[in-house]
Amino acid sequence: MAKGKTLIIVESPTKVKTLKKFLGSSYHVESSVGHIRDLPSKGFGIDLENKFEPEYENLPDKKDVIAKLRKTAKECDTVYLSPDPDREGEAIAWHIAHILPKGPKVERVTFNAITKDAVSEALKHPRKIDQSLVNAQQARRLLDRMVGYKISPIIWKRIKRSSSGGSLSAGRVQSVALKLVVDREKEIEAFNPIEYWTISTTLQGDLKERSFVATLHSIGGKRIEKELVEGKDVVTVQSEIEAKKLVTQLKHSNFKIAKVEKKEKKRRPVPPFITSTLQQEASRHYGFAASRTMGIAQSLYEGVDLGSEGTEGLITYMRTDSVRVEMEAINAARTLINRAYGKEYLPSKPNFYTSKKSAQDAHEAIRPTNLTHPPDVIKSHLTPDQYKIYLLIWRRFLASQMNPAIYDTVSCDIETDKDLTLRATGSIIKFKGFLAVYQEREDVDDDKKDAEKLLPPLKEGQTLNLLEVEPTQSFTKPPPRFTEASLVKELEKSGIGRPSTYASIMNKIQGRAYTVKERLALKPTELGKIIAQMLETHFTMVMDIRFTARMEDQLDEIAENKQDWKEFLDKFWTKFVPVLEKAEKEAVVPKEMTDINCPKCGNKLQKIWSRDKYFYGCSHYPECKFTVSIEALEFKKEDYAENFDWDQPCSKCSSPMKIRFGRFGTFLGCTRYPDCNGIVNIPKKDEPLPDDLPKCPAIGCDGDIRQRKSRWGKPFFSCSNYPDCDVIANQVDELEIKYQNHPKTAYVKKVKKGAKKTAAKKKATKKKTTRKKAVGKPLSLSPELEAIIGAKEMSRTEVTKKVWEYIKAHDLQNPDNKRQIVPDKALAKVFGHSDPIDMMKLAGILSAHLT
DNA sequence: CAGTGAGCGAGCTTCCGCTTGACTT
Repeated sequence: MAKGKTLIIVESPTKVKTLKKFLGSSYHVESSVGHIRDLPSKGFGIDLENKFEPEYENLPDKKDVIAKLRKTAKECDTVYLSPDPDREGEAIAWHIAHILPKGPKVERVTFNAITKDAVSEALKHPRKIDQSLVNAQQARRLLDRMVGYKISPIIWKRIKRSSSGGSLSAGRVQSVALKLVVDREKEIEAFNPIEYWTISTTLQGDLKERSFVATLHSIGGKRIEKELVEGKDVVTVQSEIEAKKLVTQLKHSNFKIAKVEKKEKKRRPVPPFITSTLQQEASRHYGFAASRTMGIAQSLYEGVDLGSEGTEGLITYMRTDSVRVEMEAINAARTLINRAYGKEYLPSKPNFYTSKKSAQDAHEAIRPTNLTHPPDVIKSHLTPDQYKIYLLIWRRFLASQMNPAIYDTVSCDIETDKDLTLRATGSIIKFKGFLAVYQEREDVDDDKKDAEKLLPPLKEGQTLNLLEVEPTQSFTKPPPRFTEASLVKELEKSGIGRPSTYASIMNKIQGRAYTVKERLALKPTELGKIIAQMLETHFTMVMDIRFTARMEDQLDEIAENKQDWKEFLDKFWTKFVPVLEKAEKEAVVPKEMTDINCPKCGNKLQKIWSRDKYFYGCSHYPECKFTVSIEALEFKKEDYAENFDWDQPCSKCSSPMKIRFGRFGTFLGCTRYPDCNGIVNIPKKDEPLPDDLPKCPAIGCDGDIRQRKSRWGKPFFSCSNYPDCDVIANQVDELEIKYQNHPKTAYVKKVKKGAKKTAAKKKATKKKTTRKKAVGKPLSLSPELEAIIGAKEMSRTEVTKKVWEYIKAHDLQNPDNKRQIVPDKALAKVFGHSDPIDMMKLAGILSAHLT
């Protein structure tokens, strides 16, 4: 019996809203919110005995979504499956078809634009699900499972868990990303800087003319390079002696212009944003991490409240690999360019760009959806972050439809009578074109300071006077570390990862503590290096940067039904099994032999990796069990402050103190520990200060500002006289502002209190009160939580402590791991959360849990 | 945004790609 209704299922809830606007009441529109079925998260999920049969299960999070889809489908006589028109979308359609009830006719309909015309046209051409394309997705999915779930346990077994960060893992994408970072670090470590000299002159033609700068370019017709290049006939200037000789020669030379070359150069506009380029530019302009950019873009896509005009999605979909733009949008851009900038900025025909060959093209480029909302007009409705990202997207899109910029460039060769040639180059912008709207940020590169220079009028044959010669010493530089942005770029170039995953890959390698971010640069940790090394040795094939590209070629064949997907998996698995078996037996973290003698037995010590750091152990283990930590072995009193009293007794109980090495540096601890916990930090001798950190601004304090790290790993800046001085801030520049013209700093207050011992006592009580104040108003707790904690209002720190105690007392978490406070995935799971949560969050959940 | 130390050690973890949620300071 006909119900007269049709159900359209798309991936994204945002699309549902748009579709409902122009589809009549005979249509139901629902979304799957991404995938709904997958391999189980626990266990392997592939039946190796049975031709790689996958064991799919409904995703637990999607229970409600699935129920709703089934219910709505029952009310309809036709269901159109409209996930995105790509490999993953086809698979999602196939999985949805699997969970739908029997009855309605099920067909696939795809559109890559959500406009009335595009959708109604698409609805006229329903088709069957393309099983070959689905199989290509399954092949990809299962291969990733094989790689990830077989290699990860080998790492657990051999490297154990690091005490900070989550558990360890490996995978086709994350491990190659890690390898890139590690390889780059090796290059940097192995780099030998080479000295080279550049000699620049200031020349002048007529006395009335402006002077200009020309650089020594070649000697005896041979070009000067920084260092010798194999196969190239070049010369070098690598010492001060050579440079000075050339300077002397130049001082006694005559200069004549040999050649003047004028050219007009065009610079074409850049294509509109795709996910990777948006992440790169947001990083270069604002230093945003990939995940931050994506979060902001998502909020712009989902819609912003524009006041009287209601809520509107401001940009197109932000996870895309295509630079394609709808014709309507191009026309709107052209109209706006013509009106706002004038016709000289408007090309006679629209600019079209081509996407990468590997692009799946399910969505168009990232652009503003509506050009009647210029950034400045709607600025008051946007957060500062939203404004920044929207502005970038807006300008980039407009620029992409504008005319090229035009430069006039001049290159002038100057000859001397000494067989030396100089060159002066100049360039000036003649027409700004798209640069009037958008300028792509270059990566910082000192060699490229070919700034805009205007040369005076120069004629061939003209003689010149030398005003100045200046030799400059430089050194070749190692390649820069990857940033999130440049790493994404590199991965994308190799076809590794997808727009929807770039940000999470960046978070993964950092969350697992394989890499750390220094400002924007990604630096591998020791753990990261060790894992990369182990994977490279035993899983060379998977770690090859070309592995994914080869896989994609095969997947294309499967999608075109030229290859069977299970045969593909079988071929891979057959190669993979012996590699796995070998690795399982042989994979070890190599022990490095050293030249240090064992103080116990005289044999050599080895550097051994354990848990999350190295230590030294005797190479004749187990006969000799001597071990010593790196810090203890390399410990020298000279490294610490000269006037430090090493023999001081414990200030609490007068017992002797012992040198200890902790997470926050070296300190003296009472020998009666744990009965007495007296502690004195040992200050380092002229600790290398990163970037010249200032002196402590507190009046009457002679300390230095040091960078430290909180328990949460967050860096902050504080005084080296802590705890005698309380100067502290998140940023260096805040310090001056916070403590300048602030005569009564904590330090001054405390010193005024008089005798040191009483000051110390008061400090203890005072510290608690100031800490409470420091976190703002105390938290109000729910009655349930109040019952646990025994107070209605309490500081954040105290709540954390109490909640933690409660959790331990009620066995909600194994109390073994004292340090693993936050963020803790396992702990989160106790409360049904999949992501790490901090203790504050936990307090909230705990209270909700009890109601 | 503020602390450290010791080491018989259970059982847990994980992949890549699609999508958006709920927690708060």
